[in-house]
Amino acid sequence: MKTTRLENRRTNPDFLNGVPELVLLKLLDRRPMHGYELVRSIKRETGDALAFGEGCVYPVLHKLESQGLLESRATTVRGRERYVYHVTPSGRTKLKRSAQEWTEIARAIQTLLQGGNDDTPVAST
Amino acid sequence: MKTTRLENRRTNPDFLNGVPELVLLKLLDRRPMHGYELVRSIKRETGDALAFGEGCVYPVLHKLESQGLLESRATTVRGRERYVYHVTPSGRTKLKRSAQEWTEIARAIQTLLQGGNDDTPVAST
DNA sequence: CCTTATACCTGATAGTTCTAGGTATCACCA
DNA sequence: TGGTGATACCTAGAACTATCAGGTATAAGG
Repeated sequence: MKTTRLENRRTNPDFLNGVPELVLLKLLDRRPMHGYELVRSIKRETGDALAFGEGCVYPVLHKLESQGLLESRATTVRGRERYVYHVTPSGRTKLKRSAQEWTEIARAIQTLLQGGNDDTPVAST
Repeated sequence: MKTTRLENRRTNPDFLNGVPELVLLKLLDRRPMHGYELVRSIKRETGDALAFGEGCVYPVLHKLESQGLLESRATTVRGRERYVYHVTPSGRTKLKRSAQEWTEIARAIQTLLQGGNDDTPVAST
């Protein structure tokens, strides 16, 4: 349970990894869903750019719930159990922060990638 | 050595993780550098948005060299050894492909994040 | 001579994601 | 009645990354 403070982090946040977490939070913030539905939703909504399997989605759901960022309601539809997850207030806070950090990092990388070979006279050592 | 074909991949590429690899290739494509210089360069050029330590950079450099994507030249400056890395032609090819995939994924995520709560009537099962 | 900065490197650990399984219910069809 | 496929959930094990925390060695400055 790393204390992820923006100020005193000396390392990169989890955003190079934590993309599934971010995506789940965002999709569930749009509308509550159950796990199986999420798996298909991710593929559909990203045009197959992202495809997280069940083995990725379910553990993340459980982790987020245990952290109080998600809550689930068990419903039984046609004999099948469904756990419909929705974002809690603190989950929404987390989502906002995460989305912002992701955007920041993505922009930094994008800027790097777009810059051609530079001839900026860097006073190297 | 997974065969990372765009067509028949059923999973996500390494880009959720392989950011250091991408960044190193890009920076070295701009101008050859040695490892220690890279570490500082990443922080500086991304405005501290990214900060990969030596423990991350050196292994990646070695991996990329062993894959023929980088080559190094040993030089001795003021008694200190330096291994200056530069990108090979196949490294440049890899860089282009990687950068493109990253952009694609980043755009997909960004689109997700920007979309507000949607009311699209999804004919849910 | 001792500390700091440069420059390189690695081992152990922690964390994430993927693969590949597993269970159970229902709908459909023969 | 029995089989198959879709739905819906779950987990263990493996693989991979990146970090942390160390290590070596040279040169410069006090």
